[in-house]
Amino acid sequence: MKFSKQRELIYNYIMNSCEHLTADAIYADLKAEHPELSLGTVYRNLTQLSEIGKIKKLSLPHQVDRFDKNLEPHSHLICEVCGCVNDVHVPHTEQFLDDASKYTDALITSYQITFYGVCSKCRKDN
Amino acid sequence: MKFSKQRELIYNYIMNSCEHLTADAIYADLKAEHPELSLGTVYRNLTQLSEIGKIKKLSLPHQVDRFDKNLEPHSHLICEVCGCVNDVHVPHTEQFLDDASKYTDALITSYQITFYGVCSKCRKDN
DNA sequence: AACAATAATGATAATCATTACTATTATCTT
DNA sequence: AAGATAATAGTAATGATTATCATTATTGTT
Repeated sequence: MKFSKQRELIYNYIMNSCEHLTADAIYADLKAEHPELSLGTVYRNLTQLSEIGKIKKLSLPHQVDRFDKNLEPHSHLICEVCGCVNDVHVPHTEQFLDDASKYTDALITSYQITFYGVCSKCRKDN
Repeated sequence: MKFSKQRELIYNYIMNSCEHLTADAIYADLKAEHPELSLGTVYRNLTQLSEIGKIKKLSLPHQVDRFDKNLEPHSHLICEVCGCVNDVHVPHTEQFLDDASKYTDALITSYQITFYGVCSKCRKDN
């Protein structure tokens, strides 16, 4: 993999953001400063960065893909009011995997928990 | 909502199947016997049937929507070998919601757990 | 520093699941 | 049977993402 200033740009942008950004949001924001930037380049680099483990691709049900700088295993909550995605640091334990394995003949290697509800910001605004 | 023989057809097809069917699979199969059937009709009816609670729409990350006759709350396992989706009847408890709520300021109202691994069929074929 | 090898880019087209549109047809109500 | 309305088939549109490809940038080598 060769260095590219676009990749650097995209990576830094994610690292300096606190949100779970979509490819399109990253593109729109960077495009302002770098009009030559292409959406395909954003997608390509996000995929590459997640493949080498520098960021994490976040695929939630019925959601556009998001990208996370937080590499720790954790869960997410989708706010049903504003649509935002928040981290929920429920401890991801071996125990949970073992427990779940009791209920199936399949071999479980990983899991993803998606929570739905109302984010703390929307709770306050009420 | 008016009766329609197409909706009846689609509903019965799901009820007589054991799999987690996609709209396209349902369409392809029914099309053979009912060449006039339209894919749009299949989608429309699947959505309607899930809206009135007769079936459940299953949205898993990076998966085409599937439709489930099983209305009980339960989880799913995606087989990373054959791609199939299996039920995993991990008990969905209030306790789990309460536990998870400790780790966030958000109000959690529901959750979805997706397991990844190897289905029992693929385990045997090894 | 020039050069060749190759990876990355921007622009655009293609894909795929799903939804929207619309004229026609089926169902329901009286 | 007639009018009202919901559903249909067929097709077009949408939106996120990936693929294509000619051009440009980066790198390792003389």
